Amino acid sequence: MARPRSFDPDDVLEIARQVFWQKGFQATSLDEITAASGVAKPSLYAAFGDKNALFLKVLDRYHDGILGWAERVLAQPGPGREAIRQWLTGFIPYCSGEKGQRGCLSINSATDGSLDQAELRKSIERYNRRLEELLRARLRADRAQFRKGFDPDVTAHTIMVVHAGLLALAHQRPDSKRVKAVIDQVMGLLA
Amino acid sequence: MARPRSFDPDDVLEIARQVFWQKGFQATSLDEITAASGVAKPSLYAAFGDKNALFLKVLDRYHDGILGWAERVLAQPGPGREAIRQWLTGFIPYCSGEKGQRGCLSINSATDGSLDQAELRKSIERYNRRLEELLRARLRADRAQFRKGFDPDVTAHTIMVVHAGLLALAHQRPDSKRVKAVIDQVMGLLA
DNA sequence: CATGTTCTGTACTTACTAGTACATAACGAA
DNA sequence: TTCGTTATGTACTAGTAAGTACAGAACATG
Repeated sequence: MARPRSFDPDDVLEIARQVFWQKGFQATSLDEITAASGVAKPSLYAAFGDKNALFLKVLDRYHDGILGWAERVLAQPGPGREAIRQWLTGFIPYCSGEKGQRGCLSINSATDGSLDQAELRKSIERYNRRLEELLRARLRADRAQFRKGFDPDVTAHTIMVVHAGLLALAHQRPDSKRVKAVIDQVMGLLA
Repeated sequence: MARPRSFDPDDVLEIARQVFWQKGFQATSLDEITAASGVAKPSLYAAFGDKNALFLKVLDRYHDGILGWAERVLAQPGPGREAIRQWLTGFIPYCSGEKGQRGCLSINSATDGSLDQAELRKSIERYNRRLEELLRARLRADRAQFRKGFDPDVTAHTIMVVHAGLLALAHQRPDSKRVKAVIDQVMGLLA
């Protein structure tokens, strides 16, 4: 029919994610994405729309990756307590050391003053809601394993807060031991 | 000796703080600060240095305000548990509702890819260290009020994480009741 | 091979913004 | 009043980045 695309859109989204994650939305120019991906601007515009739309696609892809992983970890058999601990522990590499410096793409972009706030907030809110639902569902299902009066809904939200806090402080590249100590202490709420 | 300044530098820093906090560092142009403050660019440069330096002064002023308040609240007599609860509770207006949308200037700026990272990180790190020291000092002093095996150092850090998490999620303008519920639950770690 | 269609790359336009040159205004001192 | 000094405001420079026009390339189909 016509000339085929010379690149895989998903590859480009992956590369764009790395650049956006490292430098932030505003500080990343489309020329940098072109340089990193080898795809020229008109092709980017044709495939993804403008810079905002491209970023939202990158962000949704990022969210989907984390959600997919959370679904797998939180669905595992055994005590819910251990599933949640494993989920939190899995973030340690992203919350500490050199890799932690970039923080969380989702949290970072929430502060970006030049993104289209309406669409962005919807995307982030959907992500957070889904994540919290996964936690809540597991805590409710395993309710019997916890102490009397245990509130799965509040606890799910508290875990979300701790999770966000660890990623927000990740920019300081804390020692992974400190991150682990916090997780261990917070796990005390699940008893 | 010479022509006196026609503005109070501290007033300008206060106005600049509002603008930076609302829009973020990159998305705020010096022209906007000029418009908001009535002070022209050459005067801003003469008084504060370039945009980075101006922002760092604004940020340090922001930090000092929060630290001063924390010192007062955390120094109050009575059980340490209540001092810390009051400190956390004091953040609720900044973590919820309309006002919460802007989040925390310090956390927001940590993700800004065009700020001078070296100086910025130093400033934020100093702030976080000082804040955590205040918490830790109070928890250590009131150690006897807590259960056996209570670890004031880890707990201070956990509270910092929760605090950062609440402010990171503030952009979604959560209901203040949810914020309060999280604080109440986390206070369970102080027993 | 011809044709219609869609993609690609170069080069451009447009807009914005950090930072500054320069002429002038406002002060204190003599 | 005059002079030296420092602040102010206008107007400019220079650089960067988002978005696009357009000519040509690469495919499928007939």
